[in-house]
Amino acid sequence: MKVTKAQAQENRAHIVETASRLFRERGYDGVGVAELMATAGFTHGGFYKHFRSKADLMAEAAASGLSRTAAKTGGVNILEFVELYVSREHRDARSDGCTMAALCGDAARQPESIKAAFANGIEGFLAALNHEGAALDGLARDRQIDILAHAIGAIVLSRACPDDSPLADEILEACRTAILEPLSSPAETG
Amino acid sequence: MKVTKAQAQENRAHIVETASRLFRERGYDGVGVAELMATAGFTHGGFYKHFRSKADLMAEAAASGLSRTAAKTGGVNILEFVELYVSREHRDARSDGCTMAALCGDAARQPESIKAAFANGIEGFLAALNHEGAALDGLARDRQIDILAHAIGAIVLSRACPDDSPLADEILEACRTAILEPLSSPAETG
DNA sequence: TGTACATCAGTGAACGCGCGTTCACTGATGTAC
DNA sequence: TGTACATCAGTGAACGCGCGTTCACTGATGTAC
Repeated sequence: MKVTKAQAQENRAHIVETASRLFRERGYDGVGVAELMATAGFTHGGFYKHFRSKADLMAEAAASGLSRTAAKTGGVNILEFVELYVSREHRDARSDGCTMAALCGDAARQPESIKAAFANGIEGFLAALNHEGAALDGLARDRQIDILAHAIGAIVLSRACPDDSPLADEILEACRTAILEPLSSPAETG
Repeated sequence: MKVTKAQAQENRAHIVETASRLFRERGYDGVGVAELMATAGFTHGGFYKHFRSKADLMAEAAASGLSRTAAKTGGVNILEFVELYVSREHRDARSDGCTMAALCGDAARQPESIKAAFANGIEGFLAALNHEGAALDGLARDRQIDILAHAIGAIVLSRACPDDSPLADEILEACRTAILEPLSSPAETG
């Protein structure tokens, strides 16, 4: 049963988005093509009408997820960003959360195409938080990069602790405080 | 062919250490029981004479790797620690590097037993860097936790970028500078 | 506008393969006498 | 100390299973006339 070109394109985008969510939740190796297609509402055979391989989809899903995160946080100021990002809610909502925090460990072991998507995503993220009035606007690039890595470190380390463990929350609170502290002193924001 | 009790214990420890290295290099899903045993110098059938399951080994390898990292960095001061940890050498030597940085993303999706090993490892790491003259000695616990998460964030984000990409190095340099900066002002070390 | 045919997104069975795990077996070690 | 037997670490074939991928097929869409 063929489908209109518009519908096929829509289906493809839906598969990419489903993949992005599932990968963030369970990692690249934790999601199979068959399960992914079933979750998206299709059978697995059609997968290769849209993508050349699972690795190709992984790169595309990474790019999609990264740009989505950038879009979501593009309009907030730095205080809001840190509160949103370094939070229990973000830590506990992996499939809705930041692709960098969820998959950077996996990306490190993947082919260069996926690492390239990550690097592009990081640059896009910095750009989104760097325009007039946005979260990182006015900070030096080094400081922007540092805040991002710092916030990601808080999430990934907190997620490695048992659910509801005090340490998991301590990590978030310690990092949230430490990231915000220098930002309130004007000397740092040159 | 049976083996002396002492030899069997030694073999077991060797399997755990081999696993710890391989897991750090390629992740929990990236290493199979057969390959792991072959690398350690055995056939795969004997695995279950030592461990009840691969998951059991994963927890034990995590604990072993984490305590090894703590032991390695237990004797250095804070400046040395940051220089060693937030470095290209550490980023590029995954199988010899910190278990937290290599596997916290994987641990987040594993059973509670592995997350518990991680939380214990983090506490042990803080303790090792917290005695007289060691890296984090004299800092408040929140500051210690923050520095660890910050340093881990630098490594995991840098590793997600393509090999030899400028961004990967920028991340390390930005974080190394930012972590060290407040430590040089005495007001922070109370 | 109506008809004939090519296209191709989606289906579902099948492929080889490697996974974690089990199992009967081996033979040196450890133990009982 | 020497002999007979139990133990059990290590071997390697085999298990069922799910993986990524291929393929012949379907049938509505898109196109040519």
